[in-house]
Amino acid sequence: MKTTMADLAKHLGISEATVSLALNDKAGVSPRTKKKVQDAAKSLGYTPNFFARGLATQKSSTIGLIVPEVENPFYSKLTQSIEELVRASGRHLILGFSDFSLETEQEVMERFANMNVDGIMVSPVYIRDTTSAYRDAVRTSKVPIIYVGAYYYDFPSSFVMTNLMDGSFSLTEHLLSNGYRNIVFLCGQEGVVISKEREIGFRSAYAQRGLSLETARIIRCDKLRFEEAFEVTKKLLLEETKPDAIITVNDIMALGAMRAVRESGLQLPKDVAVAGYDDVIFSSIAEVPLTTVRQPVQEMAQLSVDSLLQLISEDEARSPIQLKISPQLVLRQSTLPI
Amino acid sequence: MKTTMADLAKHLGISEATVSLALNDKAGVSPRTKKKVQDAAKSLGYTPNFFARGLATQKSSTIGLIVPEVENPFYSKLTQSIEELVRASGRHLILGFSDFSLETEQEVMERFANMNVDGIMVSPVYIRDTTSAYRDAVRTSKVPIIYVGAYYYDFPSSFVMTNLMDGSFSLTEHLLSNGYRNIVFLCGQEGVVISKEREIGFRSAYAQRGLSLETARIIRCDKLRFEEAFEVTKKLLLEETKPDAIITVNDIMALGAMRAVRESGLQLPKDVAVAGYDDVIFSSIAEVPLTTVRQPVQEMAQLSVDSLLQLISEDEARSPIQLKISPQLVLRQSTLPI
DNA sequence: ATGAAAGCGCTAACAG
DNA sequence: CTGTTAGCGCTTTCAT
Repeated sequence: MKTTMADLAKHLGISEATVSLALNDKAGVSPRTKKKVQDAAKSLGYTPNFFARGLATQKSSTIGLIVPEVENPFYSKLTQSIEELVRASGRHLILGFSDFSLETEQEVMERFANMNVDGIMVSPVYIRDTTSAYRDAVRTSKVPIIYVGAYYYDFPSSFVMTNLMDGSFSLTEHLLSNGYRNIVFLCGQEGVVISKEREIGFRSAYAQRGLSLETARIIRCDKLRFEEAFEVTKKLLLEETKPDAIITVNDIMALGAMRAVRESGLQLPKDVAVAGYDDVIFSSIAEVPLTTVRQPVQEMAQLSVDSLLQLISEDEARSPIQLKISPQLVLRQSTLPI
Repeated sequence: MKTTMADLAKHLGISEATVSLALNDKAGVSPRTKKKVQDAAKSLGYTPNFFARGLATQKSSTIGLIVPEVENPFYSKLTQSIEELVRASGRHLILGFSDFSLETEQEVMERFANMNVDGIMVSPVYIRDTTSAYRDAVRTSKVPIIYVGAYYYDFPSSFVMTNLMDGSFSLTEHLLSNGYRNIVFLCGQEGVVISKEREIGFRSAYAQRGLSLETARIIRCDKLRFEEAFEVTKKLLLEETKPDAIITVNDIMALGAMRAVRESGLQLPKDVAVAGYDDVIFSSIAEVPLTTVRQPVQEMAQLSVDSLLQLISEDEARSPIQLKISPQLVLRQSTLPI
């Protein structure tokens, strides 16, 4: 069996309470006994029992992060950055995957809540409307929640994200000003958080130039992943009126579209341009470096962790923290002037 | 305060023990009370307290996974795959990062052990020798540990990995047979697990052809990451006897080398070829698709989870499970015949 | 400065 | 089938 505090106390002939105080470096113990206890702990290989401590203190010094998945480098970089910041704050990060399911997201949230995490960060799933069960869970949650990268429209919450509308607008405007006209926008289902704002940006860029936008030029995907973008683009390129440019909702999809362009024997960007969103590291090393909109992940991580810690330290309910930071257009070879 | 079992018991006028049995769907409760309890639980919004349960049962239905980081897509894909399998086995995955530090790896292992995880999977850090403290921790661990992707040489353990030597051998042989002679191998520090075997493969390919190998052609890197490979390659290409091919220990480094080649104004693979190891998804969409050695991550995940579950179910100590699976050479444009 | 004792929420014998 | 009781290992008043 593992060494417990009781073992230590017995071994040293002192009380368990004193051992606890000594080990946690609290006041009320003489330096001598403190040292004695700590030495004994080391030599007997004592390590605190996570459950016992959690049960007694009702807290875990842990922050929960929920992301849809971690294969998309945007999420892995976000995860990585957040982990470092959380660790630096003296807490542990515990990671959960929602797997793009709102229900799973809620399950994980509840699991985290039962672990008495200090706070929860969630990067939302690509869904249009939350369920009332979900909203109830969030509303009645005792632990602070902050959304990162996007948020849900149908209830108020704290969030940190880039201004997706702006990013999308400037990207679209960039293409239009470069002479592209027949642009296809590969986005998510209507109302999906990260799609909707970007779609507005897309539309306004057209509107501002007084150009009309064929509605068919907005194609909705379910999974916002490499494969689906690849498939959709392949089909697209077989149509009679091929697009001259393709914009996607994230870089991974852009890379998928790019692959499809190549496999269709077309030149990029001569025959068709491609642009993405996120600026994940692989975008710069793609066969044709990708024009995209940078989400400053590091900064988003920093702001969201800071905000969450703030929400945690303020005991009382307060108005939500809502931060939108400016994205940055990154021009590369995948969208040269026509 | 959150609803507890005591609340439920009081509310229903029955004992806490019965509530526990009912909620856990155990035998010894009448269907009627069981239903009653479960309904009450739902309506009062009861959720079990993770700590209390963990403390009482001494188990957590959790598996711990430790990876160095998650930005390298090899690790993120591994993490993703393992998570799905673990979830399918009815347990939770808890993830920890070693951040390439053996000490951190050990800390996380101990944290997991204190959480009474059912088992631990670890993808080792790039280090030559483990410390005796580390080995002690592993040896005395009550919870089964399995290494994934590599293992440590200096003590016996269970592991699942690809045959790195074979992979490296066939990759090198491929280059030699294509006419490349001045090959540089970017590997890790001497004795580092994932480097050593690959170095042996590299050397034997030369040996088999009776070619001698200038020792200078093996360059040791500390961080096996994009940036370092980039820097090292840049310098390399300024030397008088430029290499005609560069092999790296993983794909991320290969992509870094590739970028350096491009920025040096050289043609790839005409002036210098590049090959990697892992076959992460981005290797196929790189500016020049990368020749590499595929590690079947899915299969490794499956085998390692299966093996771990097996170690868990067998109460008694048994001889370690050690699986080496065959890697597969993937030829792409980054290493065309000279 | 130290110890005694209660309790965190749940499970697991053991009685009844 | 249900209730009683005793912990799991730690923290935390409150005495001493």
